Amino acid sequence: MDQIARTTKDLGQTLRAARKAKGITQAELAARAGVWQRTVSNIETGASGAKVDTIFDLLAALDLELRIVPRSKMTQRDLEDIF
Amino acid sequence: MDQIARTTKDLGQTLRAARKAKGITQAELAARAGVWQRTVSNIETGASGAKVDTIFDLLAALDLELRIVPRSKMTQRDLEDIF
DNA sequence: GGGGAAGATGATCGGAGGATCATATTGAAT
DNA sequence: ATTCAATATGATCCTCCGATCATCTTCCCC
Repeated sequence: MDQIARTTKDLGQTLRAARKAKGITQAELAARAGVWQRTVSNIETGASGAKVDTIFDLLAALDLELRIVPRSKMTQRDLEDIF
Repeated sequence: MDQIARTTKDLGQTLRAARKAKGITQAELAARAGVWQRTVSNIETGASGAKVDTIFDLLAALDLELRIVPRSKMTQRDLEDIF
């Protein structure tokens, strides 16, 4: 199931899910990415319009990458909302 | 052909390609996204570690979205470099 | 080669994020 | 319920982006 992000909030949720899937803590992810636990928390909570570089650092530490794709007409969530 | 981004430079190049594919100028994209031509130029050139919110604004204006996926072992470019 | 549109870039300013200290609060495990 | 780890958050400082003015350079077209 692909994770789609159109907002910082989406991105934060996705990052959190990915981190938990790997079974590591915010502090550990922060250490790997070279940022602060505070920053990871902020981003996961969607509180901040973070900097792109920071996001890429986190993605790399999680072995993730971005694919830029055309917007799908229907997202998984749309479907879930309907049915 | 999917566009993969692991760095701000990748992202800038992808955004520029997408914009040109739509045949619009930086100024027009900027207007649609509610930012400045200066900002679009900065991001496309990869000069700035832009803010995530700005990126999402541009993506929306280009009808694009992000998919967060596991890193592929081999990227398209890797293959091109080999063959 | 001349001309005009498109993109790059200089400078200043204000706002907001990340670094960095800290503590509070939540959540899970026993 | 107690406890300890994990996460959220307060406060300050500094840096850097985006906003906003501008001009300069590039490039394409005739």
